[in-house]
Amino acid sequence: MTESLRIYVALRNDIISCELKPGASLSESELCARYKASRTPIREACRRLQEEALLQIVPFRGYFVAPLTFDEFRNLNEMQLVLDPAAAAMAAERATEEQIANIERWANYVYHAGQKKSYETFLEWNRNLHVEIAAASGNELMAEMTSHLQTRLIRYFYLVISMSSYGKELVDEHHAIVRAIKARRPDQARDRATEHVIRTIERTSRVTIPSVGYSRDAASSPAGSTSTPTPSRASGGHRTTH
Amino acid sequence: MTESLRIYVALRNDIISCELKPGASLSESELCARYKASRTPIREACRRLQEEALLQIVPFRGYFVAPLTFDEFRNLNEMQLVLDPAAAAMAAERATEEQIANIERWANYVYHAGQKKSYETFLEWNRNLHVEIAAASGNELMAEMTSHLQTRLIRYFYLVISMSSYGKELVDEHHAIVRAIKARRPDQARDRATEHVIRTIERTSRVTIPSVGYSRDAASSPAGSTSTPTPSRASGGHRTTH
DNA sequence: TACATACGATCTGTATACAGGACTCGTTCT
DNA sequence: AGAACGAGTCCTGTATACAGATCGTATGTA
Repeated sequence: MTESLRIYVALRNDIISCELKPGASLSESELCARYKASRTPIREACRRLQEEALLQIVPFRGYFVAPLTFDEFRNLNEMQLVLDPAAAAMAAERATEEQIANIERWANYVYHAGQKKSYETFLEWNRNLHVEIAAASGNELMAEMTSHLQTRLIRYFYLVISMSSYGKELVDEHHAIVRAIKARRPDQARDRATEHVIRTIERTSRVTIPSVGYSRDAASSPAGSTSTPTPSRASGGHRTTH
Repeated sequence: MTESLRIYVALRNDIISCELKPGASLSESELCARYKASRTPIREACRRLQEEALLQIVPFRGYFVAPLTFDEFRNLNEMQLVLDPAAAAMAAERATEEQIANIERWANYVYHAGQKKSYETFLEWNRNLHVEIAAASGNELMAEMTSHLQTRLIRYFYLVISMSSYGKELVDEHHAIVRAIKARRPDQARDRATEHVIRTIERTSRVTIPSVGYSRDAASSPAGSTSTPTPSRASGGHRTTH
């Protein structure tokens, strides 16, 4: 599984960091060349990324980096509004001292406005903070779901690159959540988390979004490549078998 | 993808219905014989089931039907307590008339006490009800997560087969949720859903659990097969990359 | 007899060959 | 000229061959 895992990690990273543009079309042979591997592990990695909704696979047609849509962004935020407060409350009750120490560590990053690299590192720390809190809830599923959510969310933030002016208050909100957890006050942690998510939504809804591979409703996805057939969102989607 | 999909569905069904016992060891060649297929699509289906936590894959060692543990059951219930009320509230606000009609349909199953087949059908309807409500929340992710949760939960119920005496009140609780959604009262829907989950937890915690492949803490999983090496829960688990 | 080691069988991970479907582009008919 | 049709090419899905790893067993030694 080592080869397949290597590709999975590499490809995943390229997608999350938007190195591979949302909506871009990929082929197995391209990926084989890019990651110097055979088709089998490539396919395995891609299937896994499809499960995480980072990649869309259309049978007999090809692979597409999952497009970013307002719809998805809204849904992700909404779920964060459901999960994060619950996780914070649970963490306030159950987090070990070690976990609290980790949480504090991730919350203490301050980034330097205007520096792209610093911004990207901040995004990773932000992600880790949220995941660590979820892990401290003592519920593995909560950790998994939050991790999944943050992975999908981070792509949107990578695209923005203009949160500079909000850095301070964002960090303050993080600290407020951490304080509540450390003080073992579940209700307060829940409230601070709710507040934080809501404000983040407000902040991101104000910024202008560069139209790089950003499609308004799963429609249109040029991304440079010649003739990019846009798969319908439905085809590769989730399976809610009734 | 047709062959791979066929196997995925079949294997998934066999695992969910506990036809393949929790903890059981499988090998690719076994699966090839069982589902009359080649290794490639078999592997693909298995990877997908691993993502759903229904199968554990230990590199170079083999496949194992995910064991049932008290830990996982508790975690699943806890997440249901987070998701279901939120989904019900959202559904009360956004469900279309058609969705409400579907929800009502799934809620109206009454099963005949003592009949195993009827019980199993009831479980499916129960699952569909919860998933349909989540879908009516208007949030795809909510639907996906709930579907995932219900899939993992249903295995535990399949193992119990003794909810006979609780059938009536369970159905009543379902109706209460549906009524609140239909009446477009989010808060009430949330409360009824919360109540329902809590009572379900109480009910299931009272029943005696047959020790068929049921391991108390991911330890020991005989399940008949000779020499079943028990993989550690950590190995195939989630990836919370920090 | 108990333990350590080395060999062999078996199985998974990877690479590659084969088969069938989808898109492209040129031709032909209206 | 424009549209419909069809052959060719490319690509994905599937089957199978090859390589490396793990586990069980047998053998030798203390």
